[in-house]
Amino acid sequence: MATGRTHRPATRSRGIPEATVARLPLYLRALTALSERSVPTVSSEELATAAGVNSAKLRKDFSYLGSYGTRGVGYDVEYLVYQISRELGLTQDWPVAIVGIGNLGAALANYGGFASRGFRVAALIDADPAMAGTPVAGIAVQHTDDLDRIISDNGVSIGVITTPPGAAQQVCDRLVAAGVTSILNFAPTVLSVPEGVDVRKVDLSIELQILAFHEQRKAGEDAPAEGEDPEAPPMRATPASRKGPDGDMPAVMPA
Amino acid sequence: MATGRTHRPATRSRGIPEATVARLPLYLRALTALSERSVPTVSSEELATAAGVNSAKLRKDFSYLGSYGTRGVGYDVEYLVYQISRELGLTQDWPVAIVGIGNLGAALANYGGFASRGFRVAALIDADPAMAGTPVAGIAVQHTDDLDRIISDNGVSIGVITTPPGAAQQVCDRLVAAGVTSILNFAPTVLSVPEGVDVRKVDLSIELQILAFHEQRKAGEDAPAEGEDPEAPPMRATPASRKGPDGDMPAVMPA
DNA sequence: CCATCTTTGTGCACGCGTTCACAAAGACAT
DNA sequence: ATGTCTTTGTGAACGCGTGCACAAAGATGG
Ligand SMILES: NC(=O)c1ccc[n+]([C@@H]2O[C@H](COP(=O)([O-])OP(=O)(O)OC[C@H]3O[C@@H](n4cnc5c(N)ncnc54)[C@H](O)[C@@H]3O)[C@@H](O)[C@H]2O)c1
Ligand SMILES: NC(=O)c1ccc[n+]([C@@H]2O[C@H](COP(=O)([O-])OP(=O)(O)OC[C@H]3O[C@@H](n4cnc5c(N)ncnc54)[C@H](O)[C@@H]3O)[C@@H](O)[C@H]2O)c1
Repeated sequence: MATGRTHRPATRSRGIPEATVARLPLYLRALTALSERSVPTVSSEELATAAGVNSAKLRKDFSYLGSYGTRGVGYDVEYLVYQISRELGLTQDWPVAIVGIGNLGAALANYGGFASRGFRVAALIDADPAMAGTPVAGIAVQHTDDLDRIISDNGVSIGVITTPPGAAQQVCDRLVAAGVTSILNFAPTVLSVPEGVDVRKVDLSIELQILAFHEQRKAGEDAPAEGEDPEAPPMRATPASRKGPDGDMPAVMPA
Repeated sequence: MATGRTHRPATRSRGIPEATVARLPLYLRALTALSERSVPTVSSEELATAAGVNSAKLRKDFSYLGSYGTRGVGYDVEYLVYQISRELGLTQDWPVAIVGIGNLGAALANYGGFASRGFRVAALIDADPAMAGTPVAGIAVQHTDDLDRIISDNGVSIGVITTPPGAAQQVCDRLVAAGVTSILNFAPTVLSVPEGVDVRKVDLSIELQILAFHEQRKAGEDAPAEGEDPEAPPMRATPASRKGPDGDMPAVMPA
């Protein structure tokens, strides 16, 4: 789960648990598919299977929104689509700005699934002067110098960061200063933001490393032979005897 | 958290909690940065700040790996980098195959941060015959027909799916049949896989919807006026009276 | 109007994850 | 050696999330 919040100890928003909020889009997707097939109602069991979750969990999730089901029948698909959309704030339009139009930024800009749910790419911003004016996905890239004005003019409150990691914090600060209060960060960096600003991160590298961990464990189970002893490290830099593995360089340790 | 597992009720692998595993890459990144600055040791407090987590949590996380710190001093950076890398299985090479070389797949293939941690793009696979042979990021795209052989020949156990959602399950099945046991899915689809196969998903749309939820809540707090009454829905399709909002089409509800 | 059957909504228990707080361990100075 | 000071490692408490299991609600048929 490339999912992460920044600070705020899991505040329960309007009584809806964070874990539930994270699943609502999943339900919405399944419900939309049913809606397109003109299915009028669906039981918690069916919908849960489609969304890949436990049916009791689904019912409890929905109970936070209100009693929208009918016992003995199930949930009205259209009505539920509307209620979840409203709860997630998808009945309104969300202008989004993407900063850093490189490989990833351009791919996101070209992504059609963006607009399908009320999210509209309102601006593309890059620091490279050569890119200014170049159209990407039908939108002219604008220069970072105008970031503040671009955000304000378009009423952008959600920003997407796809710059190199070194620039991410600076870009983040500028976005926040310009009025952005939600950030989706693709750069592998820990962003620090003031209270009231939400940050979610998507980190491909972390996902792969988590997979590698389990992959290694699976392989280890198949072949439990060979030095399975978790101790006996090949090299241990005893901190007491020598300061560092590579010479006695004096510590630069900040305060 | 664009993070999600498929089934398996949070098995505690080798005594290391899942939540801890998910944070190890974060620590590793911070430690690598310190290592490059030749910092010999670091305290839990400093490292926790750099990684954006609570210091007690970090110490507890490390305690699952063993007692690698020195009281009064902190942790040896190089040694900890090695231990975490080993625990995550990053001391070995992981050949990865990307299936679906479109906007996103190509961006991932071009991503340098991939190789930095033992992950190597071993193969690019696409169903479009016109793409076969075309080099992307210096690697020739291969056709889906050879998927099975490609996976086997390269010993790929981690697959990345960046196809359209409609093709994702089919591609997943083929990858699993060919021997892949870990899948990173970018398509907005719920994948079903046999026991023993790990799936993690990255879903941009879900992340944005979660941000929108909180964004809406923030806006609502500022302006608590106007019909704040959470009830009084504008339109309610009473399931008892009429079957669907758009006509009396007979239900197609599957069993 | 009553009986039956389906499915919701939720009380409850349990386990995982987080955080506090502190004793013990060790570095370092004297 | 002894004392002080820093920082780890972890016991314990707490809160959140999950899933079971079931009573109540309502649809449906007679
Ligand atoms: N490409 C991927 O598949 C991928 C995957 C995971 C993570 N990431 C991360 O996403 C980020 C972008 O990756 P990429 O491959 O697109 O890199 P890229 O180098 O192709 O693109 C980066 C873009 O950001 C622009 N930029 C640099 N500094 C800027 C600033 N201060 N303000 C505005 N724009 C600035 C550059 O001009 C460039 O166009 C990186 O942090 C990378 O680690 C990328
Ligand atoms: N582009 C984005 O920024 C973005 C963001 C989030 C999610 N996604 C998801 O990622 C996926 C890919 O997005 P995209 O924008 O790159 O789409 P795309 O259409 O640009 O690329 C899809 C590629 O998959 C190939 N393909 C189709 N069927 C295939 C099959 N059966 N086997 C192998 N290859 C097949 C196509 O030939 C094409 O090259 C989609 O599911 C999309 O919803 C994309």
